[in-house]
Amino acid sequence: MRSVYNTPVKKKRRSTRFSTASVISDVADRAGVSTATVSRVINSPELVADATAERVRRAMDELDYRPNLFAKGLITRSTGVLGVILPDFHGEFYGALLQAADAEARRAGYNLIVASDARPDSADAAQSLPVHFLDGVIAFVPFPNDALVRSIGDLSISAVLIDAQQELEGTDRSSIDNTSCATAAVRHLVERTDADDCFHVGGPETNYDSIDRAEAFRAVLRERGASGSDDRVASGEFSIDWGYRWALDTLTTRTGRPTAVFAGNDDIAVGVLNAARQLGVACPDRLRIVGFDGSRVSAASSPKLSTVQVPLAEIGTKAVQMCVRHIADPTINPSHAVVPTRLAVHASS
Amino acid sequence: MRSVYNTPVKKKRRSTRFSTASVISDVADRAGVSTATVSRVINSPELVADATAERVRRAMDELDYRPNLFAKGLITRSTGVLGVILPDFHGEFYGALLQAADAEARRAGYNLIVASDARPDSADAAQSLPVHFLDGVIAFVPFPNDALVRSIGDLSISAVLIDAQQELEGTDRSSIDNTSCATAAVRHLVERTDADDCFHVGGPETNYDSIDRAEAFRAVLRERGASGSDDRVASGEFSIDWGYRWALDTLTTRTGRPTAVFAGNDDIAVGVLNAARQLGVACPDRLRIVGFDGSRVSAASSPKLSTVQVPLAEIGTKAVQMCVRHIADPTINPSHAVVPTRLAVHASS
DNA sequence: CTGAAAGCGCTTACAG
DNA sequence: CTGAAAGCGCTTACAG
Repeated sequence: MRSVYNTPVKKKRRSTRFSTASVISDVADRAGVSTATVSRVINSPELVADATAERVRRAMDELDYRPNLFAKGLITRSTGVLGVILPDFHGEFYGALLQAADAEARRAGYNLIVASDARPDSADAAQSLPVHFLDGVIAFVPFPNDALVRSIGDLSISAVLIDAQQELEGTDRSSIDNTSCATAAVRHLVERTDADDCFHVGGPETNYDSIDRAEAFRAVLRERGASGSDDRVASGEFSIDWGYRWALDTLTTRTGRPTAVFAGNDDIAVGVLNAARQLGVACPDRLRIVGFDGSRVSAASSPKLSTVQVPLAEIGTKAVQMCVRHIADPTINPSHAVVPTRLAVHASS
Repeated sequence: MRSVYNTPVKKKRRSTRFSTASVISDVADRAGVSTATVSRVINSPELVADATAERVRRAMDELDYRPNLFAKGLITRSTGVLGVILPDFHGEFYGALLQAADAEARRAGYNLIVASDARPDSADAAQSLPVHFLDGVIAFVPFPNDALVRSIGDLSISAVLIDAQQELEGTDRSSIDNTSCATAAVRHLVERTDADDCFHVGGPETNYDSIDRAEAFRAVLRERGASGSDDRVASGEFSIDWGYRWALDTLTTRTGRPTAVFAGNDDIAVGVLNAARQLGVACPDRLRIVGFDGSRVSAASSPKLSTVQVPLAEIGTKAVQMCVRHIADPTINPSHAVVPTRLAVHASS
């Protein structure tokens, strides 16, 4: 029945049904109640009489009713969805982390979605990410990425930044402890190898992890009194191929050949290992190698790779916990978790 | 100015501003136009006078206006977001695929999000997934999963099912060609190894890929006249650990020892390789091994693993293309893409 | 080229 | 315990 206040009555101007999916008024009609009551059996069942609720539930079942999350979100400003933003999907690095984050999110009553921040051009990150839908966001920022950090700030939703060097007001952060374990790894190498013959084959030059690991390498070499160490540090990418190319080049052409390599990650280390094998350079006898990450490739390599174990699952779990905590109470002070790593010495060094 | 039709005027009952974010009416006020005009400069700028549009754009800038996607989605039923549903996030298998899918989605003007279908209990999949937000969905269904398939059907959005054996009306499908290459791989093994000494160490028993690969193995053995071959087929999981345990057990305790192994995937193969090395069983001299996937661990192993290359990037790209095509024209007949694989023989066999 | 107004499908304070 | 109604922030047919 149209209210008199809505006169003059215009004719309906477009079909309002987009699909056959049923909406709340269908359920209300079928159960013989108002939409308010249907909404209540969904959101506050304790406010509804049992018999009524039962009738509504049956109607919902029969109509296969699913609330429209657009409409719901427009009111409640909440979707129950947490987002993880990755720089890209490549590699296996994020698998274990996402698995743990997903589990923790479910435990807390949220769903987790993952998106990448890889942008083709200069498009606005916040524009390109379905970030309005999120109750909270966990962003990996392993490279300087002002656009991303700024747009997360603009959104003013609960956020935790992983690996970021930037601070963002009111935002939790989580980083892995690169320095201690990189230091331990390099010390382990110089224990039995002349510091002058130790090399660092790192990842991308602008990557925060790369920077920290390279700096730890340089520091240990300085502490051992090695001569100007910067020509023993190479930057490339986190890939098997880069390690392979570096080793093929360096192991064949250099006069002062490396006898120990601290790799920026396990992939690089495996590349070095492969090249050494191909060149007949025995590992660890003539070349000792340590990787970083504790990834599955490190377990698959032979000799088994010494590496720095990064507790990916723990990082994922913690990040979700921080994010959920912040959603529940936005006033608490943001914290900065530093996740410890552990040097695991195996056969390659 | 309240319309007279809305009398009696009630007092405003709750604060309608949730945050400081500006909304379309703020922009309209500032630019001195109606919200309709603001909406038009966003969605159909050709309908707006240049000078007006310029004023509106300036107002949008100054207010840092971002359209509320809930409100927009409620009207347009479209978000520009494609979703990929994975059984879980574990492993590296999906990395290259997602990377390619993401790139293709951007190319087509969509954003890609990824979610997992791992459900703690019997919760409704469609309930637990933010699937109402999606313009299209690409779902991996490597196991029987009626709940997922049914709820995708109920949603009646453009969908492509990967690896699924189930058909779903009006839905595109994409599968890899397990049979040809599994057959080629096993034939390659029995070429120089007695069929009776060939074993298959497979993945999960209910996994569709596992089933196809095991069946191809059995078929080749039958074709070579091997005696009852089912005791040479073991099912486990797609993990290094399972391959390792199987090999440790089988290589030490069996009287008729395997001299060739067709593994369900590369991880399993690497596990077998590790166990063989540990037991002093030389590969490929005394044990020939072939994996499946062409993953990074296969490249890292030594001897380098023979494997069946699965073109992950191509699968991802194709799936997005199919999905986008179906969104653009829902009436076209669904197709079933079978992605070819390729046997790559390396040092392990 | 522009605006007034209806409508998308929900939720919830208010009033029984 | 339940319903009528306003409102969330947009889009778009209609009428200038």
